[in-house]
Amino acid sequence: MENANNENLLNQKGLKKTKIRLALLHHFMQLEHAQSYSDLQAAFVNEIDKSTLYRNLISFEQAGIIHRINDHSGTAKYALGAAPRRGHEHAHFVCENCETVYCMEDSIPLELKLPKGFKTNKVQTIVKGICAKC
Amino acid sequence: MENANNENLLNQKGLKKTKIRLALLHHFMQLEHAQSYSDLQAAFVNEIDKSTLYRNLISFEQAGIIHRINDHSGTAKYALGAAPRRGHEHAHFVCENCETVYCMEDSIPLELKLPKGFKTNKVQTIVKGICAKC
DNA sequence: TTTTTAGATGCAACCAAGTTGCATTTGTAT
DNA sequence: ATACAAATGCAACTTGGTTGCATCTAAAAA
Repeated sequence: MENANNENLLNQKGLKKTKIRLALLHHFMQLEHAQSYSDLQAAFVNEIDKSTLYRNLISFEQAGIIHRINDHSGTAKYALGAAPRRGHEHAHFVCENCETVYCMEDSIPLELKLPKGFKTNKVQTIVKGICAKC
Repeated sequence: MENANNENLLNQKGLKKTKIRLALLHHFMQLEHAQSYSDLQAAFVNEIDKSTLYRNLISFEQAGIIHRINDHSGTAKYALGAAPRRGHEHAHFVCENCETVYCMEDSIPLELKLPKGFKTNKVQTIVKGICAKC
């Protein structure tokens, strides 16, 4: 049943439903927090090629299935859900202990004073601290 | 006179005042916005070795002369000034047109609702938009 | 001023993240 | 069943950044 949902999702987005994509999507569905490339590579050892994985992350991101998070670690992470739109940005929480990245659901009420001539387009916030599990 | 200031700064921080460090410091002093490694490499072509430049960026950062900025481009940038302390974080503005990174002086008044068990330590904000020059 | 030495530099080799070109395979429409 | 576009795997490459080691230099001690 959820399998059917996955397939529909890929269809809707105009993506071919390959074994790899279904596995990847299923994997994301099961996880509550963001995954780095190396997390994913580890989860699919010798199952998915490097370039295939990167290309699928790009496809999924463009399709709005996942969004890319930059948590200041230097490497990107990915989590389920489309990229937040203007006014609906959500913060990302990075645990300083276990390095897990969570998406915070509440949108951030943000008022920023910018110098003259600067126009805000989007606001991205990283919160660092200790998560509930640590 | 400003040269003397630079030398004093390096002395104060316990760093030897080498030609390279003085040049690098002078360079940062002249700039109003953040520099990536490749910006700096380009500014000092064949003058500073890769590892020397990276090591000096680390030294300067540890000494509180510059601070590192992650603007979600995937590569670090550096700007004059110590890293902001808790409660005094400043936002960084990234121009979507020219990619220039600016430090916004005002500290951000930030109230975040986090789920139970999560403890905030620091907040880092990137604002994307169009800068005054573009 | 010369000597000493800790720290700074340059070089080469290395690692990880991410990208690209190309031949092959697979999903899907006909 | 076939044909085409899109997806995959492989290898080679680029870029950002780090490390070990020999050499050099700033600055303190003699």
